[in-house]
Amino acid sequence: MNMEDVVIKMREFNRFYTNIISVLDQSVLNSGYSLAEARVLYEIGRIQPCSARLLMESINIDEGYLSRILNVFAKRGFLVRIQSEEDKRIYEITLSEKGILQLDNLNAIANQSNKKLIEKLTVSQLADLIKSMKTISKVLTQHNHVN
Amino acid sequence: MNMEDVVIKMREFNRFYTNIISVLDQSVLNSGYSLAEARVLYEIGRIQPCSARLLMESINIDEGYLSRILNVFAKRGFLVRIQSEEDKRIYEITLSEKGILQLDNLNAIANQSNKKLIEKLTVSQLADLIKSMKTISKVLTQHNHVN
DNA sequence: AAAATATACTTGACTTTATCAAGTAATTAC
DNA sequence: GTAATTACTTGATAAAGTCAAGTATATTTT
Repeated sequence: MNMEDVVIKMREFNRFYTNIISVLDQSVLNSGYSLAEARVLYEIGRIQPCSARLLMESINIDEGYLSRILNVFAKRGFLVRIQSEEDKRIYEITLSEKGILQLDNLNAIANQSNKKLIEKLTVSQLADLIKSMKTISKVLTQHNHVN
Repeated sequence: MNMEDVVIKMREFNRFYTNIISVLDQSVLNSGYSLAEARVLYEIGRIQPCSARLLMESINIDEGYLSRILNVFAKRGFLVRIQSEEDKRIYEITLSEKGILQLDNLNAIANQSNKKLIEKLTVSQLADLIKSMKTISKVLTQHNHVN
């Protein structure tokens, strides 16, 4: 199989998986968060305690846009921003109890919608799926720096 | 491996592959089309001759939004819309020479950026990649109707 | 065949999402 | 101590997407 064929099949998969992802995204969107907000909330939870700067390094998001999202979250009481002692330009961000709850909620929704896509699969299909996902990640990570 | 673990690994892959897709999308966006426009152009080429209605059935897009995109394409001379004889509400859409050229161009760009992600892979890695993509498509198509 | 309903497409008004660049305050480099 | 850099904010605006009303044609109902 030559490169052309591989590319064609890859693009076909990309279209397919874009649809999968958009189905999954839908359930998040229905829960009242924009995708950007969901990603930010998720990342805060992951790299907490963090700063706007750190978030920007792990998410591809505009500085100003992020700033506004963080403001919304702060106003809704999802996070606490404490001005750093060492560097007063930086605000240390942590999730509040309420924020953790929201994140848990969002994760539950995402888990649920993922689960729905695979709940009817057999054990061996699940194994194939995970194995394939791992293979793709491994192969595409090798020479690129996507993460 | 239980369902919880599978879901976690699946979400991990989703995040990874979302990044891959956004890298690929970037090259399309840089070529001056919005993703919606690119999808529409691609779909017209695929199901040509078509109508707005047919496009809406294969793309998930707002009716008004699509109408405007088609107007832009018509103004730029990418497509020809001929009012159907049998049903004057319908406009039969086909790509013009210029439209075909634009689509070819867009495809070349997409092919190129896909190729870039896999050009350093060995033959066996390419085989693994394609096989994995096929497996995922097959497994996730089975019980769902994403396409 | 007239009236009501449905379909294909368009348009205007609007919301949401995202970007850009200028501005403020603090820190670091020279 | 001045200049340059960094972290974050804000205002203005652009781009993307949605909603519903409007026009024209077609179909169904009576």
